[in-house]
Order: sequence, then structure tokens, then C-alpha cells
Amino acid sequence: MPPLNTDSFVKDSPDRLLELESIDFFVRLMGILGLPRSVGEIYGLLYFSEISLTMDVIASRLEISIGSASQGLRTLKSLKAIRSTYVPGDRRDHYSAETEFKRLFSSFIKDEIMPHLESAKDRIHRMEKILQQNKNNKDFHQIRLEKLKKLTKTGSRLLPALTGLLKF
Amino acid sequence: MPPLNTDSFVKDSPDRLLELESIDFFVRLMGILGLPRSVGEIYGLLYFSEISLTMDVIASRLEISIGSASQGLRTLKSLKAIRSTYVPGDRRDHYSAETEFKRLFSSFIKDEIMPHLESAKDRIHRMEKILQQNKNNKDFHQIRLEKLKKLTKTGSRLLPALTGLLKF
DNA sequence: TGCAAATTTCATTATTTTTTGAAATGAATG
DNA sequence: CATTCATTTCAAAAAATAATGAAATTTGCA
Repeated sequence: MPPLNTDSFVKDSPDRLLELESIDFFVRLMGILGLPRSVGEIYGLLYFSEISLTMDVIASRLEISIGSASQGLRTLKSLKAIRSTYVPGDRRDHYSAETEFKRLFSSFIKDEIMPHLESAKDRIHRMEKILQQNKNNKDFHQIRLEKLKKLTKTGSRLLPALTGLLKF
Repeated sequence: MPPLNTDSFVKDSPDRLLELESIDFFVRLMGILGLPRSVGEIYGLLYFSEISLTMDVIASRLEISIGSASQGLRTLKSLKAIRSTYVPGDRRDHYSAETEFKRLFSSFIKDEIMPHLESAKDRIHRMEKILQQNKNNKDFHQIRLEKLKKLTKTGSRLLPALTGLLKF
């Protein structure tokens, strides 16, 4: 006998169509953020699911491996894009989507972008040193370096502030 | 006899070190934007070059193929991140970096992000239709869809406005 | 504690993306 | 207008990234 889904689920039902659109939506959104398809699939599924879902249900509903599911859930947890909720009498973790996108974006900026800006600062320090030690110091280089500095500074201020503008 | 570079270029000279840092800087920046390494390399090279460079010089200086160079230059042109300048007596194109990052970012948002937001709008229309036609219309779905709508709307307003905040 | 279910890890495989380079095309010069 | 130099195109190769699945680990329960 084939395994049964815990909840009845009709192929091509309106609910299923909405779910598919949701998955597709977030696959593309996560794609823009450079995150793998599986991450978008999982989030899209959870976002339109009224009940929280376990990893095995997620994997089988999306037809992805449990390895992918595990990795994707980890990524989403680290972005604070999902939450695991306790369900009495079931020892599996139950996941649901954190629907405050604000949190997702701010984690993304903090985890994925800011580290780059930090290392950019180091690089600029190195470049300034090279330029100072160089006898035939070119104005051209000074000006370019100054622009890079301004770019990273603006980025470091603007990006974290950005999430404050989001109200959802 | 090996081919000579048109300009003398000392390995490990301060200028070369700065150039390498610039290339590395932009490889990473373009990486964040999802653009290939070669695009970052080319822009980084041009950004710290006092003179404009031809495609063949770019390819040989970066040790990339002319195919890559051609593709990368095309991408950078479409982002308005570089400019080609006329040099009398030379039939090759000469490229230099557009140093107004503002322009690069606004082209990027226009070309790479906004189309996604457009298609997201279509998707949301589809989802609204499904929801309307569905008899046992769930509040839960309404609420989720409303949030998606707000997200795309905020994105469509915020992202183009963003470039206005950049002053470099 | 010992067992079984749930989850994670990670080497391997599959997929996607990028680069290469040679052929085709385009453009300027004599 | 033919030739040569410059650039683009694109099929194939290489590299990077993501997914798989089985073994290892962890976890909760009896």
C-alpha cells in the first residue's frame, strides 16, 4: 500500500494551484538573492500552508531529497525566514513560514552582504597603504580610491537602514 | 618573438598591486549582483586604468579569452558601466570605466530586478482570480496573498527610488 | 540504557553557468 | 572591392553550484 499524505490533497485543486504559484514566486525571489531553487521551493510551500509541515512531508510534497530539504531548512532558519513549532505527540519538527519579510531581508543583508563590505574595508586600507608608500603617487589613483571608499561607506550605512523602510 | 604589451607593465609594481586589488574588489561586488567573474575582472581593470583599453589588451592582461572579453564588455555596456571612446588612428574600440556607480546600480535594478517584479504582478493577478473563483475561499489565503501584493508594490516603489539616494 | 525515528553530513552525481576558441560576421583601409 | 584586422557568435569544454541518498549522528522515548 502506498504511503498516505497526512492531509488530503487534490491535484489541480484551487489550493494546489495557489501553492504552485507561491512556490514559483519564491523560487524566483530567492533566485534574485542568489539562493538555490530548493530554498525557494520550501519557503513557497510553507508560506501558503495553513498548517506547519515536517521535513519529510516537505521533501515528499516538493519531490526533493531529504538532504536538500535539510539543507534548505537550515538556510531558511539561519535567515529567520521560518520557525519551528512544537507539536505535542509528534517528535518531528514542524516548520512554518515567518511571514515578516522584513526579517528575512534584514538577515540576508546582515549575513550575506555586510561581510563583503567588511572585507572591502580591509582591502581599501591595504590600497591606501600601497598608495602612501608609492613615491610617484598618482592623483588618478587617489581619486578612484576615494570613490571606492565612498561606495563602501554608503553601502554600510544604506543597506542596514533599508530594512527599516520595510513595513511588512 | 613573443607579443609585446603596448604599455610597459612591471609585475608587483605598486600600480599592479592596486590594479589587482581593484579587480578583486569588483569581482566580488559583481558576484553579489550575480554577474560572472569575467565581468568583474574587466570592470576592475578598467576602473583603475588611467587610459582606455582595447578588447585585446583587456583579454591578454586578464588572461581571459576574447570570447569572454567580448561577452563581458557587452554586459558592462548594457549596464552602462563602461563607455567606449574614440581614439584617432586606431580602428579598435577603446573602453573606459563609467565611474558613476549610481548609473551601474540603476541599470542593474532596471534590467535585472524590475522585470521580475513585473512578472510577479501578473502572477498575483492569476492568484486573485483563482481565489475569487474558489467557493471555499480561505481567509488565510487572502491574507497571504495580500502580503505578497504589498511586497511587490513596496519593491516596485522602493527599488527605483533607491538609486536616487546614491550620490556617487 | 537501548532502540527506533528524525535529522545531518558529505562524497558522489547531476545540473547549471561560465569560459573557451574557432568559425562567421562586420568594418575599415589601401 | 579585396584584404586584413576587429568583433561577435556559439558549440563544446570546463568550472562552479546544487541535489541526491546512504551512512553517521543525534534525539526522544520506553
